[in-house]
Formats: sequence, C-alpha cells, structure tokens
Amino acid sequence: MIFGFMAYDASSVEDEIYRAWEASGFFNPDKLPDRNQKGESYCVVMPPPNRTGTLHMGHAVMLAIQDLLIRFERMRGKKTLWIPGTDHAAIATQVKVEQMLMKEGMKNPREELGREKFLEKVVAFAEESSKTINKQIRKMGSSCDWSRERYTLDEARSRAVNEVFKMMYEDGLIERGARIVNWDPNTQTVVSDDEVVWVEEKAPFFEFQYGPFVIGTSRPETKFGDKYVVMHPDDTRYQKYQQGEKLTVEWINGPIEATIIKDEAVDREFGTGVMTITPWHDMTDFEIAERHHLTKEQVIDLHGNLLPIAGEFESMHIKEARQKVVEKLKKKGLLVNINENYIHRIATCSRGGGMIEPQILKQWFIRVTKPFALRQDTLGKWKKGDQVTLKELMREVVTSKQVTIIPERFEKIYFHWIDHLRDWCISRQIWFGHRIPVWYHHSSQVSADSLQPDKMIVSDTSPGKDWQQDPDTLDTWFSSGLWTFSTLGWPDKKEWSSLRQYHPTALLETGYDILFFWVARMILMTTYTLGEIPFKDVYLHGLVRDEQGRKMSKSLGNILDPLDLIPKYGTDAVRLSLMIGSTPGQDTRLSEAKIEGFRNFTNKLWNISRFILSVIARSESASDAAISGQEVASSMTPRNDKQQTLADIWIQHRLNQVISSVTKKLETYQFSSAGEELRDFTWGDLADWYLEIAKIEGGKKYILTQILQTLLKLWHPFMPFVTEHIWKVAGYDGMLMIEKWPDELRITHDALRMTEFDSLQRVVMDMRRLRAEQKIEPAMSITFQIIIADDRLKKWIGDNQAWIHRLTKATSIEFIKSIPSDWVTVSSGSWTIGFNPATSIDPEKERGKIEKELAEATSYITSLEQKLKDKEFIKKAPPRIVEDMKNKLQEAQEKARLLKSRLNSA
RNA sequence: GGACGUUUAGCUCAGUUGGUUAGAGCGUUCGAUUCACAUUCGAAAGGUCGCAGGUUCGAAUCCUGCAACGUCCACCA
Repeated sequence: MIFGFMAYDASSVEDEIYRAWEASGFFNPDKLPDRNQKGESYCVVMPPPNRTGTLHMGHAVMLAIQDLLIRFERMRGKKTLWIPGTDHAAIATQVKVEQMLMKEGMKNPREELGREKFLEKVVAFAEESSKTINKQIRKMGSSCDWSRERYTLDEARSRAVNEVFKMMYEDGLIERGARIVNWDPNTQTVVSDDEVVWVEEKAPFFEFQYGPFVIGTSRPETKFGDKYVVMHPDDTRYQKYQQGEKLTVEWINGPIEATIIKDEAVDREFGTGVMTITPWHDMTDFEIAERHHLTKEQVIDLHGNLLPIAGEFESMHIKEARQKVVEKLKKKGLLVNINENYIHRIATCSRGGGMIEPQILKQWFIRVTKPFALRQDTLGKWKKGDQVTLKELMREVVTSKQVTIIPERFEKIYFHWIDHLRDWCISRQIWFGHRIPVWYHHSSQVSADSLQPDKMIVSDTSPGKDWQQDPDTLDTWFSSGLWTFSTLGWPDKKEWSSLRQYHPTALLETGYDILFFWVARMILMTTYTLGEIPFKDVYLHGLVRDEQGRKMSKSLGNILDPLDLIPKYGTDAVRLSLMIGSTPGQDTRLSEAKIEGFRNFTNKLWNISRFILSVIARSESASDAAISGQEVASSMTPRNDKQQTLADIWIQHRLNQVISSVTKKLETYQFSSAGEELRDFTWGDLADWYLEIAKIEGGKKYILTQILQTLLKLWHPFMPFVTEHIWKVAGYDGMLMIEKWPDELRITHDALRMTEFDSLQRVVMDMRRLRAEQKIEPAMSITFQIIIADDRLKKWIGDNQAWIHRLTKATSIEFIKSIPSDWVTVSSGSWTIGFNPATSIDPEKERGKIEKELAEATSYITSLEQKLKDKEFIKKAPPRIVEDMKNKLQEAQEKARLLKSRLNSA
C-alpha cells in the first residue's frame, strides 16, 4: 500500500532508488538525454577520499554540496560530469596498515615483511577501504559517474605522474639536493613543511655557561657539536668580540674551539642575546650556517640516537640523553639556571604525531622560485618560451580572477601562503605510493652529492639491468595535484577530446583545511602542465564540529558518523542538516536534534505530496461522478479546473518568486539560503495556507499537479531520494533526476488582487488569533463590514466564504452597514472586519492590551513624523525611502485610529 | 610576533553592495486536536546586534580603538 498510515520510511526506499538511478545511466554524461547533450559541459571532480578506512562528516558535507550542484545543473540541461575517485594517501595509509600489523603482534612490519610483501598488505587494505568508501558515497545519494571512477595510484594516473615528473625535471624544476628537511623518526620518512604540526609544550629551559657567554636551550642533548656562538652584530654588550674570533671554551665533553659569528637572526631581547647553533638539526641554525659557510655536523642519527660526536653518550636515545647531559654540565659547574615553566612549540608529524627531527638529507625538491621556460601559452598572460616561476603562476591565477575563491577572504590567506612557500620536498622514504621515476647506474653512489648525468635517467621503465630505481616514493599530493586533468585522461592523446570538453572544471568544492595541501598544488600543477586553470571557482566549506563546537575525534567520543545517522533519519535529512544553516568557510555545529528537525521536514514533504495526490484522486472521482449541488462548505467541491481562484493565483505567484530566487541563490552558491526559502515556502505558504484553502475550494487537479511537480523539482537537488520516490509513487513519467529545472509559471498577474489576498491573509490570521484567545467563540457569527467599500473585495469575500469559515472556524458571514461599538475589530489596508465579541473577554485585560498597542503605535508615528519633518533627511535620502516612510506612517495612523475607537468603545 | 575569523533571542545560526519597528530553526510558555501529517497546528514571551568612539539624513552592516574566544601562518635558540 503506497499511502499507508506510516510516516515516510527513508531506509526502505533509498537503496532501491539509487540502484534505479545507477541503472538508468544518467550519471554518465554520454548517456544523458538529448537536451543535456546539447547543453554546455559542467564538470566537477570529487576530492578523492583517502583510502584509509571510512568516510566521516566532512566527506558527507562535500558529497551533499557537490551532488546538489550536479543535480541542479543536470536538471538545467547541462552535460554534467562528476568524477568519483579515491586517493592512495601514501603515508596515512601506510602508517595505518603498519599500526594494524603491529597490533597483530609484529614488531617492525616493514623489516619483517620486506618491500614486496608489505606493499601487498597495504594494497589489500586500500582495496578494502575503497569498497567501503564507494558504498558510502552511494549511500549519500551521490550522482557521480562510476564508469569514470579514478584512483590516484591506478595505471593511467601513474602515467600522468611520471609524465609531469619528467617534464618538470627537464625544465629544471625538479632537483635533487641535500637540504635540511623535516625527518620523522617514527615513520622513517621526510615530510613536507605543510605536514608539520606545531604543538605547544612546557619544557625546562636551561642556561649554561659557554666560555664567557651564557646560552639558553631547551634541547641540551643536541649541543655536542655547537662550536659556533652567534650574536647580533649591533649588540653593544658583545662589541668587543669580532666576527670569526676564536676562543676555547669548556663544554660537555671537554674543551672545544668556538667561533664568534655575528648574524641578524639573533633576537637581542631573548635570553642573553647569545646562542650556539646546531645547523644539522635546526632550520634557523642551518640558514645561519649557510650564510656564513660554516661546517655542519650531524649529531643525531635517523632513529634519534646520538652519534660518535657525543662521546660517552654515543648511541644513547636523545630522550634519555637530555637529563644526563644536564647532569654532566651541572657537575662541571656550567649549569647557570633552569626555567621550569618555559613554553615552546615543538614540531610533530601530522601523521602519527611523533616528534619531527630536522636533518640534512638528500631529497627531491620542486623549485618554486626558479624561472623556467613555458612549454605553451599560459593563462592568457604569458607566451610559450616566457620565463616564469611556479610562484608567479600560482599568484596570477587568483589575481587575474580566473579562479575565484569563495569565501573571498581565503584569497588573502592563499597569497600569504605563496609568499612564504619554500621549495616543495616531494620524496618520501615510504613504500606505498608512486615510485620516483629515476634510475641510477649501479656504478654510481646514490647518496653522492652530485651524480654525473649519464649515471641517472628519468624514466618510468627500467633502462636495463645495470640500473636501479630510486627507492623513494612521491608525496601523495604530487598525484592529487594533477587530479583535474589526470582524471580526464591526460596525457593519453586519445582522451584529449574529453579533456577539452570538461577542462577547466567548473568548481572545486572542498574543506578550507586543505587549501594549501591540495587546492594550491592543483593550481601549481595544472597551470604548469596545461597552461590553464584547473577550475573556475573554489568553494570552501567549513569544518563540521560537535554540538559544543569541538572537533570531532575518536578520543572525545563525539563523532557523528553519517552511516549511523542515515538509517536513523534518512539520507535526505542528513544532507539538509549539512547544507542548511551553514555558510562557506565557517565551521558548523552539528547535533542529532538538528538532523531530527530535517527528518521531520522530509516527512512533512511526504505528507504534503500524499495529501495533494489524494485531493487530486478525489477530485477526479468526484468529477467523474458528476456530483452537483453540494454544499459550499463541504470539503470537496468539484469545480471547473480552469477557473482559477485568487488563492490559486497567489500560490503560483509565490511559487514564481521562489523559483527565481532559489535558482539565483543556487547559481551563487547560497545553498543554505536557498534551502531555507524553499522550506519556508513549502511549510508556511503551501502546507499551512494554500492546501487548507484547497481543501475547501476543491477541483484543482491541474494546478495541484503543477505545484507538486514544481516543488519536487526544486527540492530534488537537496533531497534526491524522497523527491524521486514521490515522483515515482505519483506515477509521473520518467525520472525526476533528469526533469527540466522549473522556469517561472505563466500566470496572469493581477496586482490588485494580489494585494487583496495579502490583506485578507493577514486578517484571517488575526481572526485565528482572536479565536485562539477566545475573544470570539468558535460557533459565533462573524460579521464583516467593509469600511472603505470596495465592491470587488466584497464580492471576493462572498465568493470565498467557504474557506474563510474553515480558517476562522466561524459558521456564518454577513455584511452589515456599521460595526457596533462593543465589537472587536481587525483591519488591514482599506477595510475592517468586526467580530461580535465573546462574553469571556476580560474588559480590563483587553483594555490594557489595546492601550499598550496604542502607545507603541503612537511612538512609532512620532518617530516617523519627526523623520519626515527633517529637512536634511528629505533632501538627502532617496525618494524611494521617503515614499516608503510616508506609506508606513499612513498605515500606522490608520492603526492608531482604530485602536482608539476600540478603546473608546471598550 | 603576524594575519584572518567569530561575538545578533535561552541554544544553533541567517542577515547579499548602509535604508528606517532586526529574522529563522530549536527550546520555553499558553492553546488546539477524528477528517495528509503529534515527525501536527495556532499563538505568545524573548534582542541596548561584544564594548567605546567616529563617518552619515540613516549603522548589526562602513572606519578607528579595545576585549573575549577561535583558526592559520612565522626560525624565537
């Protein structure tokens, strides 16, 4: 039974609807109807979720928003393509699998299994994740083209990666070199600057005697090799020391020769204004050392143990060494002071959270400030062969407004990031990912500082048996940076038509937290490779937080999982709760109560539809039976369908306003506002007003069908499941998802009648209120008096007695010449209605209330009058505003007059 | 240290180029209820728009300063 007594049960219909959509082929742009084939292309690539397990609320937001836009544009007749895919997420996935294996009892999975076996495990896990993720994407109702599903590590994407690497290498943008990098001893790999997370920590801050100086440090365990003592060149306290001056000082393992260095990097205010440096393990120190051509010595190995330079502390782990070094220095009388409350920031790895130890290592870098010759005309600004830098490309894209970032303020953040961007370290010492397509001749030393060109080849295949491939893999963002064009088949020449058709893509929608990681790198990679932008708009959504505004995390136990919520409330409700009530770039709080509210709305829409369909069914059977002579007030009066009532015109007019406004809002990414407006119309105007009237007027088969269909179309991008389901239940042709997005309905506008309706609507509301306050009794008679007589209005009221009765619950209406002084009146615009007051009204209370209202009205009038007397206001304000105000004044005066007369009669 | 964001009803948040009695949802209170929907309907209460100045005929909106909270960035040993 389709229209049972049950509420809408999302979980029982959603899977089947999704299967039907998928089977229809309409997710695939090539299989869309003719209308779309002729339309312009609209392409969005899905930010590929990491293959690290399951989706979370952030993914749900992006899926909801992107599906909304895709469905909207598809209905508008565009040739829409939404490409789904997943990301191998190199480090994240490898770490996850390693942790799992360790839980199963392995001590060091990589060592125990070896590269090949270990990778098998990771690949198997990634495969499994991918299946789960795809299921979840479907659960959200995403209308993406599964026939074009991509994976950052699949064969075609790997080809793109190798190709871009090769191009950049040839252009001198990719370079191998020994520089100071972020080393993570936990995962045994280098990470990029953006993957470092700084955490505040309270640690003891030590001050030691270092020759004639006092130096401060929170890391004494790194200080073995500190043979340079640095101070600011303008520091008057140390003027007697000269740059390069050498002095012998007593240090941890005996006397060492220290050299004085003057450098402006030193903060004179901090501590004593003197510091020693550890160039191998500190970014700042490294830069100072570079400036002065100082020697650099490694103190800590890649596992965090001290090297022979530490003397008796050799092989000791740095954690253990700290206290011991302090003790030794204390014994030697070199410890000056300890500040236990020192707060500093330590670098940790965003994957796994272990400490980062800077190290000088030979790695691959992308040079972002090195000029290179463009391979093609680029961004409409540069010609082929022009010299530019990658930073310039990234900057130009946004300054020239070829890419718009929404909200706008992130543009500033983007520029700031570019300004501070250093060369991008792209090599990783992990196994899961794209192997660096570089081969070394076995006669060469891979670790050598410089390789002869003939000992190194960039190629995706082995040049021969004397060659071995670089053991490292690429940063995962290297491949995701190519995502908009690698997913469209680049560099395969056969795919170029598709690339030309869909690229640049229309929009990139993602969370602002990966603006640098991903968005910026896509811009870098795409402008470099293709000479064009990857997307026109960037829409950044906020992060989903819990009810109290905290980040959702496992340890807090406050995670709301879309997969738990969908069976409980339905996908449509979850989608709405993520889109309505949030603005771009702004974090949102999500609670189950909010989702519950939208579940209720889903059900409301279901009931509205159910009701409309039943009215249509009944009116059909009624007209079939040709029943005539029914009472006016009976609930289903058959009526000539063509004869439109004022209410019909009113609702169509409102619907038109909603259509144009919602369309405009969706075009400008105002999803929340669009959804709210639709909800208010659906619940307020349609359900609570028009349908109440329709119950009485009857015979609205045509218009009700028109309204319902339009409503379902408007809602479809927001809540695809329930609308598609209703469409099917109603027996309408075809699939809602490819229906044409509604244009404004053609109605004959009748401005005067519209005003009448608005007025009457207000009056009827007043009547309902009076009745609710028991000022008129349910069965008493209502008498209208048209004070400023308008025959048309009088006639209209006569014509529409039935629903006025219904809405006011009064039983009769009569017209009289004047309103008795003891009656209650309500008025609107040009006319007034009087009610025979119920005996239950407390005259004192009523009087008080009227007096209060009158006082408010009077003060409002005074303020308006004053304003209107103000010559400067009249002179300077636009006429529109003045006119508005005059009208308001008139209305207020009218209201005050009526209140006065009521007061006199009371 | 720098930049950005937030501060509007008890709670969560809108408020699109400044326009005149500041909105929604939830919650609260009161009332309704066979006749699509209690996942319902009607109504009410509730706001000096963070604070202090300024610009303007007019400011939640623009400017300056301050405060609280939050985020990002930065080499402070």
